[in-house]
Amino acid sequence: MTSLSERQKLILALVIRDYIETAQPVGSQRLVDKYGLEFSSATVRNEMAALTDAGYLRQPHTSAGREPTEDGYRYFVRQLMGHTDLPDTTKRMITHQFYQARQDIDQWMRLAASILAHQSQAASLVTAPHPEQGHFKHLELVSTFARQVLMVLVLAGGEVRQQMLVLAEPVSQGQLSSVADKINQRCQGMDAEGISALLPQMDALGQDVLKLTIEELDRSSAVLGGEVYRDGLTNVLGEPEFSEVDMARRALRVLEERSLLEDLLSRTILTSGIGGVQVLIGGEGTWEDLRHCSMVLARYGAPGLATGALGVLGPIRMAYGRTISTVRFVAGLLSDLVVEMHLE
Amino acid sequence: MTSLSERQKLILALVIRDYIETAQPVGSQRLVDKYGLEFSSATVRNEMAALTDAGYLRQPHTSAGREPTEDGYRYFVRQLMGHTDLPDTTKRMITHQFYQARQDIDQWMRLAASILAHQSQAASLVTAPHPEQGHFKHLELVSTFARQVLMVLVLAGGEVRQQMLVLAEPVSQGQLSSVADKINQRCQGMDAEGISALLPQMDALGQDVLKLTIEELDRSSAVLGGEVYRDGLTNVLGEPEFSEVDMARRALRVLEERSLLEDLLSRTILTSGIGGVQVLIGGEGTWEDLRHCSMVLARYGAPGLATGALGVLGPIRMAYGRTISTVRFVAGLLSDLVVEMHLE
DNA sequence: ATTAGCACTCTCGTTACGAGAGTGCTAAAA
DNA sequence: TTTTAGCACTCTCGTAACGAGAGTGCTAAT
Repeated sequence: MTSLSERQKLILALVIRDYIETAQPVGSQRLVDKYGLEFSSATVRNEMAALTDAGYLRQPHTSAGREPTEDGYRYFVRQLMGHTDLPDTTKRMITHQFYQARQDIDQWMRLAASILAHQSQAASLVTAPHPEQGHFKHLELVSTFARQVLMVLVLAGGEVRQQMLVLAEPVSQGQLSSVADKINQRCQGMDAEGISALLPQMDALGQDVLKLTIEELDRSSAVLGGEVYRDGLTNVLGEPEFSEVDMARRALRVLEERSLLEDLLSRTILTSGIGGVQVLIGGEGTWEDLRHCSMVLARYGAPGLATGALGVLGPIRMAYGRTISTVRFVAGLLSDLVVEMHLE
Repeated sequence: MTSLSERQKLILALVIRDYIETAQPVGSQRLVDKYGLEFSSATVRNEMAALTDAGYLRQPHTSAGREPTEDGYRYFVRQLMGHTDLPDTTKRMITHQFYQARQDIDQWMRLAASILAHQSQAASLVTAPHPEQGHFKHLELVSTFARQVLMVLVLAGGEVRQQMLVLAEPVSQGQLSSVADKINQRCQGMDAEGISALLPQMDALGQDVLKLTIEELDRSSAVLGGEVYRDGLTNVLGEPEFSEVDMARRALRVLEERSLLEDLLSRTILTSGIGGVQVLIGGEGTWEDLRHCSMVLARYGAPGLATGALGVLGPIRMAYGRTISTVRFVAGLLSDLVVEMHLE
């Protein structure tokens, strides 16, 4: 398990590069021809045998070419790939799209998902930013019909929640406004705990409203509080590894089902800091459904204010360089937007 | 092209029923055995030949069993199937889930999509209800940072829109509130046109706000203004007709891409009234991507107030009875909810 | 340490073939 | 006139056989 020679690293990198491109096992002769190597195919074969022993390559069958193992990809991503970055023109184009969009969280999220999917030609997901601990900013009560009241709650950071409230008896819009005013004055910037302490000071109506508010603030601190945005689910269906539909189904189910996604995110990206990009290759032995997939995940936002997650799901045979750069860049962009929104 | 005899109708119905169940071409002998028919397989063969001539059945190859053509399905759905309805227990279960959910449009939409997907074992979509013509109900301006203002707009019906507004120079929260108050008093219940007429009466800030408001009201009258909720996309991948991944990809792309969906909805369901269920079989010669799919669509809501669309996408070989009943029932349920929300 | 040479292995596309399922037609039965 | 039994015919599908092609691993020479 000694470390690899430079030539072995070169060959490993070339095999992975070629395999990512063609999805075909790559043979020694082909490698020499295509990349104009200085040494012969026999040498390559020897090195390949060594790389196979080391667990980085595999033969689908005796006497086919080699393809990378999951460990091979991991080694590549961590040791060989180096730090890649998007070309400046691409960066500018993406930034431009963001600033051209309407100034609206929903639009931004949708755009982020779309850009990730498009750049990586894979499936993407983005979760809306939510505060680790929700803070009250503003509340509005709008009478709709008789005893029904629409409550609109604005959290610090601009997230808006709406909730229906059914009263015991009809209340005029005037009364509602005065209750809302009182709450707006007293609860400015508070979290759920602080608001709980104010409960006794309020009348019955006020208490009802505050209880709902507290419930919403608590909800926002859940792992996967907000909306999940997805895009490019069909990109991934084109890849040959998903020609076995069952693979595709299991992979897409992870993105579709909230419970699976929650498990995935809580055990990976949410345990890491902002800014780092995590690469999950082949389910990492933990997620059976992702055995034939890789995910590139990152957390964005500002700790203490609000954070969200974003990522890409594709076949293991994925263009990691480009994907990682894109995820990193978009995460940075969204982080900036979150900070801007939270300035106050 | 004379009309079918009773026996032909019976045989057509049985062929379709069996084919829906097994996805295999069905032969004459098999039909007689399985359903205990009174007449012999030779008779069935004769009738099948007639049905084939009439265009309702087809042979995948000479001397395989028969399978329904698209026209066959259409005849079945329109003439043979009769009016089916969900069992009462199922209806109660669904209703229960709705009233147990939080009173929140978002939750309801998600639930509707989930129920459709689950009941039909296919992919579902639901669009949020939006007014054909948006009406102003309430506006709130919240100062966030220096010149940035969060505008929250509540439409009649409870739909909430948020929008960011960047001012030329800083304005205090007090001033913002007084502008909002003024607008709330004057614009109650108005549509975009009415509000435009008020523009000259306002100061610069007021005009900016109203312009944005008008823009939002207009947006809500677009065909596909609101959010689209999807569920069960992976259900459909299990069906044998989608083992050819390319079929699956093209079908799912229709649900995924807003532009395709918009085209589809605007040319089908939006041209029909509330309550009716439309069945699109095999793309109806218009949508190439849907050649191997069927969709069951309905519009829900209250004309003049707000409407939305919902539907199911599955293989042509779909359990139409159950699916149609489910779509009809859920559409009714959502219509009721829309009406309740709009009472005022 | 590298490489030319070669025997060996395994996949994949093609072809051949028989079993099985189902049809269409004809002639007999109802 | 309608239904049905009987039968020859057709087409698919799974299996086996086979050769071409690609690639390997090993040995011996450089």
